[in-house]
Amino acid sequence: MRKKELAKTYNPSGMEDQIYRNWEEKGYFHAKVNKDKKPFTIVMPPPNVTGQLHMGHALDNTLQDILIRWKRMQGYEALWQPGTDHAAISTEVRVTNTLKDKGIDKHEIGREKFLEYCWDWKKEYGSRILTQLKKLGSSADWERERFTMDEGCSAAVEYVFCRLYEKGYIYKGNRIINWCPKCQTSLSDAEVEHEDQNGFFWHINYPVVGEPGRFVEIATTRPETMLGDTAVAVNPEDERYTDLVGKTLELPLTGRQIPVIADSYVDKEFGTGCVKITPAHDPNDFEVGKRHDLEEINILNDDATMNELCGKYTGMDRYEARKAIVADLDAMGLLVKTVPHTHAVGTHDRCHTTVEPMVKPQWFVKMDEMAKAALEVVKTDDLNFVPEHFDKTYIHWLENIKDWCISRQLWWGHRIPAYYCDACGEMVVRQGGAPAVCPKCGGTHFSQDEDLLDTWFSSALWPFSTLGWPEKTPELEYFYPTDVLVTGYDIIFFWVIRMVFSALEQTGKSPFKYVLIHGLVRDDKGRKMSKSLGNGIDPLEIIEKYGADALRLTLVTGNAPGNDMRFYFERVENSRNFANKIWNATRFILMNFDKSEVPAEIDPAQLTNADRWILSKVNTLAKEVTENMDRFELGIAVQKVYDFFWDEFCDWYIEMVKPRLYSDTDPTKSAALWTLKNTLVQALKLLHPFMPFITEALYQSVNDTDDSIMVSDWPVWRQEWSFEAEETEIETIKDAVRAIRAVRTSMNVPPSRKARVFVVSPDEKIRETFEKDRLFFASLSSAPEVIVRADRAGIAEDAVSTLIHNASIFIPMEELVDVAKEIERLTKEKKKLEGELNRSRGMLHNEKFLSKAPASKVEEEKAKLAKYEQLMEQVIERLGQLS
RNA sequence: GGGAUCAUAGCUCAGCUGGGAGAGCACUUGCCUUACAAGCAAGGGGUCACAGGUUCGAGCCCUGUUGGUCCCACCA
Repeated sequence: MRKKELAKTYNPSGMEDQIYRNWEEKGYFHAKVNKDKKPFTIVMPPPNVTGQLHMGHALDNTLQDILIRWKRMQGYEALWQPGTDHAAISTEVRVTNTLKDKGIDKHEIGREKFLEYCWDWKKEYGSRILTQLKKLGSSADWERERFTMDEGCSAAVEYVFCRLYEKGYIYKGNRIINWCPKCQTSLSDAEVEHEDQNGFFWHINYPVVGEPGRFVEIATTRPETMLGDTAVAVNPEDERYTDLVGKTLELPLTGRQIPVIADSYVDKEFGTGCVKITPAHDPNDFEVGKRHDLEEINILNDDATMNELCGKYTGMDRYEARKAIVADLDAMGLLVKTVPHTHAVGTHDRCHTTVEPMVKPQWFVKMDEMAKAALEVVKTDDLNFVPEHFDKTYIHWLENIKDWCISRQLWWGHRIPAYYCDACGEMVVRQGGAPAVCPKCGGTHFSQDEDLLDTWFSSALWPFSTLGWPEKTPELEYFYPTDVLVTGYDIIFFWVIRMVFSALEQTGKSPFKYVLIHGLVRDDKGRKMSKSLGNGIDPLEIIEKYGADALRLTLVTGNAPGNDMRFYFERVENSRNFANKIWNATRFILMNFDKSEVPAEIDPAQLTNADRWILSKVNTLAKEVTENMDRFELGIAVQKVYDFFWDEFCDWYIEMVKPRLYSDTDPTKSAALWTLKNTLVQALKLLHPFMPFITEALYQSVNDTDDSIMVSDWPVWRQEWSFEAEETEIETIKDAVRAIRAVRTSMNVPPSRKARVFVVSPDEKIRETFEKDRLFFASLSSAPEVIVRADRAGIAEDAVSTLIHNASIFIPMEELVDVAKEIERLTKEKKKLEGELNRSRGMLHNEKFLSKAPASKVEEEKAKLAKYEQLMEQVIERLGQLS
């Protein structure tokens, strides 16, 4: 009785959890410093603590798990470092809303109390997503789970902040930033999305002071900001306005007087060529204002209502004020015209509220120096994008990078380690809390900066902070820098770039050698999966219904790195069908193992050509799969395993060996059993990174063991298992069989009928193969006459007569052939061969090809040509006979 | 405005450095053959977007055109 019995049908539910528990108990996921092995490290992009597993996670983590499992089998000490991100704004919004539902207002309860609620939330939901990742089969080292706000990561954040501050790379400044009026916080440029909105161009006349009746016509999309205008600018080279420069205008509705200035920023061709300058509410105007030393007049409150400087408009919402101001200008006769106009408006990527450029005191990271280092490293082998072209996106962003606004007006996250003396206001930036004594006035009471750090500031340190940095831990020493980072292209700017420059600055090394970029998982119509569309597909439901293996296979098959993919249920079904296929193939093999003893070793001399063929095939497969995985072509790699398993192994080899297995006297029976087992185990291993659960179940059954496939050795190509001659031979026979079947089908021969077939082959070896592998020809008289026998796959049940394509086999049985059809077929065949001959002759007459191509290729081509010529002769002869 | 990327079978997509057009699904036909009908076998279907060029040879390289997608960007 075997230890591991297989159920009659493949049923993933239940089985997967049990297998996963076993792996976890055995500690297979845990990686430790081991000087005898080479390390291989992947750091998991930390999902948000508030997150729920979606298809993006499923894809991202499947790819990582494949790489980790593969490297682990290859003998590396493979660490997959997991954890979660506190996701400042995202979590804060979530918790705020939950509280609101309970009638609790965040501002009423205050910062401390609010944070308590956040931590409660984290405790309750923080590990939910990690549990979900386990359902997927993720073999991360859960013992090393980290959180961006845990002690170590927080210490790293403070350390980096202070270091950068001391170096002058972090500064506090009063600059224009993106402000979300709904979330009431500043945002980095990366968090702002631009979307086209339909609006208007309002042309407004500003009266020239001292010249009654003269006006300057400006055009604006945001008339309400005119209350904050402090100049009007024209291009210095615009002849139309040269005399205006230096004059003074009266700003309508306010009566304020503002100058006309000249600045090359103004495009002469656009609008009226005169631009109102509002330094406090437009990034460009801000720059112009700096150049011309203009006053910055803030006219907005934090919630984007008009502030107390706005006279009768005070308290109005920005859009309300816009309407009112336009109406008033119109009444005053200063509105020249209104022109429809679409323009890009910045919105907050989380809440889609239109952001408001505002001047506020914020903290910034100076980017120029660090960007330079990050640009350099991508030119070296220390940092590579897969696919390569994403380095262009990376470079383009870095070359145009602006200083990074890192302060946020939120509560949940890392607070800025800056302290202000209550007595004199002196600022001290330091680690480990407020100083005891003010260095300036000796005061002893301090208040910490109210602001938080951008959530990406801490995730930028993730590849090394999780390994204990800035302490010099053995883990850091051993596992860092990491090998691969797997992430979507949508996150290059937010995260990848910031990790690279942070790592270079802090550790002097690129944080990872490869960045494997994947695309988005879209719905079956090609749309992004989103909550608002309600078109999201829950990976957990798929796992429940089809199994994690099927989901994983679906996500990785037929998808090239960096490309988006569409999610089809039909494809999941196909994956599930494949799982069922290998399940049943294994069941079949086990049935035969139960009937006869499988030899532990085999004398190679006992192997038939079919055995050698499949062993050689799986040997080659190991090489091809490994090569493709080395190039991160996981889709191609798994496709090759799939094709091998289903087509070569199941549809051909297993069918071929059946006569040998069913015989009690066949001397090659044990060779067949041995080959079945050996090939199956190899294939299961190659498939394991992609479909971990089912391969584990089958592996343990076939080997009748509790040993796990996940710690078995990855197959490697070996010369001694490469049988080229047998490979071509069996391929020839497959062609022959296919041709026989085709003719049989075309002649509509009933399956029950048996007949004789005569095989004429000049090639003795092929006759021999037919004889040894009695799949198609069970009872064999001496060549050239053989009897074909029916078998269960419906192979060659009848006598047919055909010239077999691509093979030197000739089966004359004219009486069974429809002559007209045969002539038609042969004519087609002849045309095809002519093409082949031309191609082949062309190549062999080409000097470049002859001199440059490897000798083996030339030989191969010569052999092909000879074969084509021979076939051509036969076709012509046969055609002659028939007509 | 700048950049990236794509165009291959009815649909969704593979096709590595140029050397005999592929998969899944769908479709047609025949099979419930004792591993599997979630299966087996046979088949139909493609001037590889268009126009040039390089080459003995181009789906692949070069130039241009058309059409789509995405990213970045301050044109008020």
